[in-house]
Amino acid sequence: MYFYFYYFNRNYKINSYFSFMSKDDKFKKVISHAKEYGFIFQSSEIYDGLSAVYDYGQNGTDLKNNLKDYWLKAMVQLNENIVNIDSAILMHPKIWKASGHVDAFNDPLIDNKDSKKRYRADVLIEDHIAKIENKIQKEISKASKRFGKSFDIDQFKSTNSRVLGYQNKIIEILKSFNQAMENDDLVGLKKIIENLEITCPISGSKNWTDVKQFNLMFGTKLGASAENATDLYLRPETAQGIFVNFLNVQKTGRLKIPFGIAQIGKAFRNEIVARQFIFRMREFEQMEMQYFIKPGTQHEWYSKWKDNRLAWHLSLGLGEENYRFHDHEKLAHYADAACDIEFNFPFGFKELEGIHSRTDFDLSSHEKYSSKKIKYYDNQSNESYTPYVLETSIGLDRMFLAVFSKSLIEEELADGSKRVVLKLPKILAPKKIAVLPLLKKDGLPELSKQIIEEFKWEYNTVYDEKDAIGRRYRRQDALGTPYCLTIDHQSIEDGTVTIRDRDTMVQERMKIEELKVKIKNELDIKTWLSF
RNA sequence: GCGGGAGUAGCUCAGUUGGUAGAGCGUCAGCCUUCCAAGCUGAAUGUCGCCGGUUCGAACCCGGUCUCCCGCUCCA
Repeated sequence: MYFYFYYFNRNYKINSYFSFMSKDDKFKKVISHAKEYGFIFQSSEIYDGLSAVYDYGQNGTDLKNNLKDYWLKAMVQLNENIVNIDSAILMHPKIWKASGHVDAFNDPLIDNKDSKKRYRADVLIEDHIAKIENKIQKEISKASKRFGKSFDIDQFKSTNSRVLGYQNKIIEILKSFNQAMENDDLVGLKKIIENLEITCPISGSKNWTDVKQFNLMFGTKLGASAENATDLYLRPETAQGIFVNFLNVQKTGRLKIPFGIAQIGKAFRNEIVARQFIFRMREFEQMEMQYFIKPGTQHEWYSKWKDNRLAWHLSLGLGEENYRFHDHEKLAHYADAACDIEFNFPFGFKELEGIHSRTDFDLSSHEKYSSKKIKYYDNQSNESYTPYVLETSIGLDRMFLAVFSKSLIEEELADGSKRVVLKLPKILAPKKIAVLPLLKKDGLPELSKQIIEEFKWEYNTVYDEKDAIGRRYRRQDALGTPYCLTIDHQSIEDGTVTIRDRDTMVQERMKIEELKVKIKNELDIKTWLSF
């Protein structure tokens, strides 16, 4: 026995291959490993696939569910003032007007054929108007200098013919511009751009394509008969399902501010360009939490949730250096502060989670559009107000990609052999324990199956008796299974088995009962989530 | 959407000037084996992404199309 230990626990010198690889190579390995080991498949693959849509396979689904569970435990189970809901994907169409998505997710786009650059047609025109306004300001400041006093535009209109001309020009443009925008008149927008002789800032050319309307929301129909069907959208975010249920949840849950409503669910966006594997998909899953707070306290909560969410990420142990905050300079229509937690993906630092201070924009807007009072009565201060909202919103698929890509490691062992191992955080691994009879005879398979009975009620457990033991270890390495239990003749004699650790490859012989304690300790949620 | 690259077995890829498809790994069955891939024997798996054209004959040439990767663009 002592001989075994010496042999098993010899030190392997390990080099990680992937650190020397180019980003593209690494990313390709991630994609093919995800497919080869049943984590992610392209949707509808036998029909040539569907662009930017992916299916989760047998192991991917386990991993994804474990991620959800890890988030839910941290968010809901451990916070008595945060509850979980599951709202429908189909929602009343007015919701998307109230949320601002009908306006914000509908862009008229135009391409310059020479520079190959794409612009928002409305922005091009607005920029042009801004230029004319600049000219007016210049005239005014010139005059101000000359006369040593300040003027405003109204004083100029009547006296300065150039300013008057500019003013009239702006009014003229705005008239046709607003008309075109209201009527979704794409031809009209193109005409305005042509008439104004707007040039591409890059190429300087006026060689434009037609204006095309891009709607990022997926349309669908409610109602089986074509004539009576109502146009609906598949939700582009899950947050609105929380806002429209604010009062329902608050009242039936007897919740007092501050409190949160969490939700995991699918959302849909018709991305113009959807790429980078599961990073940007047309159908994706969000894990969101809207925290309802008293107006004026948003900055305090904003920084608290920033800290809390980063701590959650760090608890997985993927390395602090792989995360960073990115503060938004340009804020969305609803926000008064916003940042992203960015992760070091194989293709660089990109957004993983957003933390937004949404003010009372959504609840107020729904109050307006629905004509229902959406207020919270605060018994302590005896006042009624619209709560402010602090949002944390994480892309589940991005989280999956972050964990999966960072865990995939190819290392060289001391004997020169290579090992591909998925060093997933153990608590997230799709399968926790593999039970492997050293030989498939002498009663070892039978004993192995008995041991599976001991564990399968609590952990995902797999059995494998095919091929040499070393190869079976490598198979489990590729799936990220943290523990391999090897059953040998000594197991029959004294009830001990060897447990082999995925990350260190170190083996240890112990009794089943000791094993249970060890595994339970290492997968103890309290240890993982205490931060 | 534009530009570049690519698509052949589960994965990585080879396939000469057009002549009916191969390798390695993996998978499966069996043998051998008392603990870290690459021992032995055997087997399965492809409309060469899809559609059309040229040709006696197309994985290969031509056109279209779908999908993926990269850059630009977009990204509440």
